[in-house]
Order: sequence, then C-alpha cells, then structure tokens
Amino acid sequence: MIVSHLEIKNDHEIRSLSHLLLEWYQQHQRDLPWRQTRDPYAIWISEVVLQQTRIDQGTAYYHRFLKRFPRVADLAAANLDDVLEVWQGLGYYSRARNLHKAAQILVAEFGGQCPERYSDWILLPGVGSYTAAAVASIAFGEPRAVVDGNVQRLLSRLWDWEDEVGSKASVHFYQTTAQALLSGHEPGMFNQALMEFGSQWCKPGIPLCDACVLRAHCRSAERGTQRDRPVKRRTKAVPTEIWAYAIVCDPSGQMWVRKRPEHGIWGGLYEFVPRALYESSTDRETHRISISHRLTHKILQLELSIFVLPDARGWVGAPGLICLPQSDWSVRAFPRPLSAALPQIQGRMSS
DNA sequence: AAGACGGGGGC
DNA sequence: GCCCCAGTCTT
Repeated sequence: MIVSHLEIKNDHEIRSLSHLLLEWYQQHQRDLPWRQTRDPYAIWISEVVLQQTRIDQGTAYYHRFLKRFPRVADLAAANLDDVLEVWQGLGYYSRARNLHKAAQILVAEFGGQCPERYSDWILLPGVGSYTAAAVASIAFGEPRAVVDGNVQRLLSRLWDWEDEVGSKASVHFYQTTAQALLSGHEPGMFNQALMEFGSQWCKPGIPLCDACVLRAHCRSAERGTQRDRPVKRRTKAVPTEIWAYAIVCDPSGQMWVRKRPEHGIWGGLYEFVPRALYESSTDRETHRISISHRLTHKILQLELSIFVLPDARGWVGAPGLICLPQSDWSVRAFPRPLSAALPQIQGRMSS
C-alpha cells in the first residue's frame, strides 16, 4: 500500500510544526510596506512586483507604482508606455503589460473592483497560482496556501523531498503539504510566516539550522542534505548573442529610436536603431561602445555605433522609427543596459 | 517538461 | 562564475 507523504508526519506533528512557525513569525517578522494595508489592489501590486524579485529591489518600485497609479481605475486608464516607464529597470516587463491589461479587465468586467476569490484572481493575466493564493489569503482571508521559492525550499528540507522542482509529483507535494500546514490558522498570516521563514532562516546554501525552531522536525537536517534541497534541474550553458545598434543622433540631443514589439524580450520598451537598418549609410561612426549584458538565458553583446549627424531629422529612417528630442528620453522606457548607456552617449553627442 | 523572460545581490 | 529571488506563460 502506498503511504501518503503527509502520513510520514502525523497530524500532531503537522500542528506542532505550524504552531512553531507562527511563534517564530511573531518574533521575527519584518515590517514590510504591504503588511500595513488590507487594500487588495496594493497587495496585488506588491505580489506582482515581487515575482522573482528581491524585496530590497522591489520595494521602491512598489511605492512608485502606487503613487503613480493609486487605484485600479488609474492603472486601467493609463497609457501602457507610462506603466512601462514606471517599471523600467525592474525586468520581466510582461508583468507590467499584464497588470495594465488586468486592470482594464477589472474595470470592464468587475465594476472596477478587485475580486475576492482565488477562482477570480486566477483568471487575470499575469496572476498565477502563487499570486492568486497570496492576494486571496492576505487581503480576504481565503484559506489557500501559497507556494513560492521560499516555501519549496522549506518543505523540501522538512520532508527531505528528492523530486525535482517543477515535476508533477513535486507540484502536488508542495501544494498539498503547504495546504495541510495552513489548516486551522489565519491564512494570510500563516502564508507570510511560511515565506518569511524560508527567506530569513531556511536560506539557500547554508541555512541557520543550529538556531532553527523546526530542527527536530527536519528530515534534511537529520540527514545533512540541506545543500541539495530543493532538487533542481541542472542549468544549461548560456549562449552569447551580438546585438548591434546605430545611435543616430545630432548635437541638439535628437536621437532615433523604436518601440519593441509587445511580446518577447524587452517587450514594449524602446531601443536604438538596429545596425542593419543603418548599414546602407555612408556615414562613418564617430564612437563605439561595447556592453556585455547577462540575462537569465542568454548573454547579449551590445555594440553601439554612434553617428552624430548635423541634424538627425535629415535622415530618412525606416518604418516604425521615431526621432526623439532629448527632453523625451526620460519618459520612454529603455532596457537597463541601454538606459545605462544614455549618459555616455549624450557625452559623445556634444563632443 | 522545458524554455523564455530581467536585473541585481550574495558568496 | 553560479545560484536565486514572495513566478507566469508559451511551446
């Protein structure tokens, strides 16, 4: 007979674990901005900002986003370019596009109100099982367990779970185990306790096992397998691509740019003129800037060739290109490595 | 099940 | 240089 993994720890131990966790949380929880509100919109924004993003990096964006778009209706009514401008530099720009679209859906189909239930949240673009569970539990008390990277790490160690993250069995294990632990507790608080503990104590690499209140319940600590949990697929080699751009500009600060397509890398952001669109030119490049930029799945070797013309508008560009005065640079969202190069480009334009 | 999708920080 | 981060969507 197959024994459920939950039976490896009995009901009593499950209750003991969750109780210890909540006690730990009362002592160690951090004072984070989104813990000061019950506004589902603000909590939703915080969850999306924090997807695959460290709290230290995301916090400023959370404040900036809410200040610029305080309510659902403000976000829905905004231009996508303005939303992306606020999101600039944070990465995973589909999050901003999906937030914008979701806000418009809420206005059109939910009367401009945030839904309460997981089953409604999960319907929105950019809201997956984690975010739907987080908002429904934290803002509305729905007993729906969250499973994020912190929770996976913690649970994989407590049970010394050896299946690869992402496998069907693992998805089921993490979800049902977190849900069992949640049972009988205040959902929003418990979910945050679970994540906080994973983040602050059950860390990647070397966790704080010597001072861990759950140590007596941890199969991984018992076996010494902490470093190998959770089990992840081996990372593949990251290929390099060369992206060549022409900076077609003039001393007054005008510069040709174009908006990238909505889908794919840096979707909806602005970039310079692809070198291929300018290669018919007989102009000589005046400067060259090389930038290596590492993404998760590829390394971009950016080659920026600067062409300073007497008057940039004198060039007949290609379809889709626009000539931007310098005063408009800051209101267009550029990918990080390109925006970082702007000051250097500006320096070369006038010299 | 695997890959695309950013950028930054820790060691 | 490698890992990971309050993940989601597409193929």
